[in-house]
Amino acid sequence: MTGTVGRPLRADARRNRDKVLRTAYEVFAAEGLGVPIDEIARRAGVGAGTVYRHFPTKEALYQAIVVDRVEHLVNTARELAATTAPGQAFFDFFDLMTTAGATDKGLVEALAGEGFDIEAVMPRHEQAFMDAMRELLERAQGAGAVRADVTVADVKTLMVGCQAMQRYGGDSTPARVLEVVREGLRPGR
Amino acid sequence: MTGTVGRPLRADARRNRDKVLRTAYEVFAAEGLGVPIDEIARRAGVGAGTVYRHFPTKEALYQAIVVDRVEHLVNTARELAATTAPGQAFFDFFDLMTTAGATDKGLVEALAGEGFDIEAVMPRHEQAFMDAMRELLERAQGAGAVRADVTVADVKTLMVGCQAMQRYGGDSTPARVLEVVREGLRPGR
DNA sequence: GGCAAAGCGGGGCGCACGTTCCGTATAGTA
DNA sequence: TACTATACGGAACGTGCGCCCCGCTTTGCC
Repeated sequence: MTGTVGRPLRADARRNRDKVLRTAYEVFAAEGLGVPIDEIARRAGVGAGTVYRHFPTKEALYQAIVVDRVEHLVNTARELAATTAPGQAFFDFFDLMTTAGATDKGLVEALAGEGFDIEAVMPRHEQAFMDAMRELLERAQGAGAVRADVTVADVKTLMVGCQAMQRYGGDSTPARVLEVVREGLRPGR
Repeated sequence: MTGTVGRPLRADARRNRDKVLRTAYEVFAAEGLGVPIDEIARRAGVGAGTVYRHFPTKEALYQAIVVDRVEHLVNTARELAATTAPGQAFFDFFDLMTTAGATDKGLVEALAGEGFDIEAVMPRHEQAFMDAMRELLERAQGAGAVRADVTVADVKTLMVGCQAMQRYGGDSTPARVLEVVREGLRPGR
């Protein structure tokens, strides 16, 4: 995934890299991309220098995380497309994505382009993601479970919006709010 | 509006205050709350010190702007409630709010709590806003134009989400995306 | 066990930004 | 016009954070 292999890492190096990655994942998910590197290093029990040895820049760190996360999502989408009824598969994935928004602040910020430009940095993954979603969408539309006029881009935008709703929350009922959007995606009366 | 009167400002002070306020409004709307004070001062053609004399803190500056904006919105909501058919009034206001999201990045960030906590800082305005929206919503629900089970808080959350969609955009068609949400707000088939 | 090579930690540098200070300029008044 | 309260501008300060450097430790091989 991270491409460059070079030479196998020393045991302690590998351990530290993993600790940093795991910690960063949790921290970014919980508090967003704004958390300082020093803080992540501290929580991972390593020095800041160690973080920078493994990830040349802060951006590289959360890229590694987001790429991983997106790959997961793409796989899930493909599985759903292969194993589940069209409408069901589409809406299951939709829920999955919006739920991710409630849980993973870092991912939301990344998807919304707050921290970096996904398409510029990992066009392949962005592409794979869109393709997987296209398949789900077109199957669902073919089965009459989703209005025929929405595009993949529309769906992605709706997902980002729903993630914002989840995260923003307020006094509203998440389930009902999402229900409204899902209802809107169904074919007209 | 800003309450404290004290003693009338000197002519040049009044002029500068206005310049700062106007500039800040434009800059925050276009680029969000992250723009440095020095930059706003520069564009307004004043020194940073001048900004701080009129607004003791950066937060105070965009509070002044957001309060103003929210008051406008509340007035509009009341007018719509008084002059327009229930369903029409509700959806007109909904469009207005989401459009505001496309135009005014600062407002969105403020509403989403990025820059500060609205409810803590201007509970009166927040309250007025919710009340005005409640009136629109209940009228629309009474007329059968909106599903009966959504609450004001739900609507507010949906608005924030739609603003995010507008701003995030991507390759999607804004009109269609909003259409989906509006459709979801209508009573079930 | 000894010895490079690889890796570690955390102090420090540079920069950006919010905020303050103060010497200078200007409006308003007599 | 002279005088003073008021306001101005921008240099300067403190803080937070990304990132680099370098003396010390650990690992893995002989």
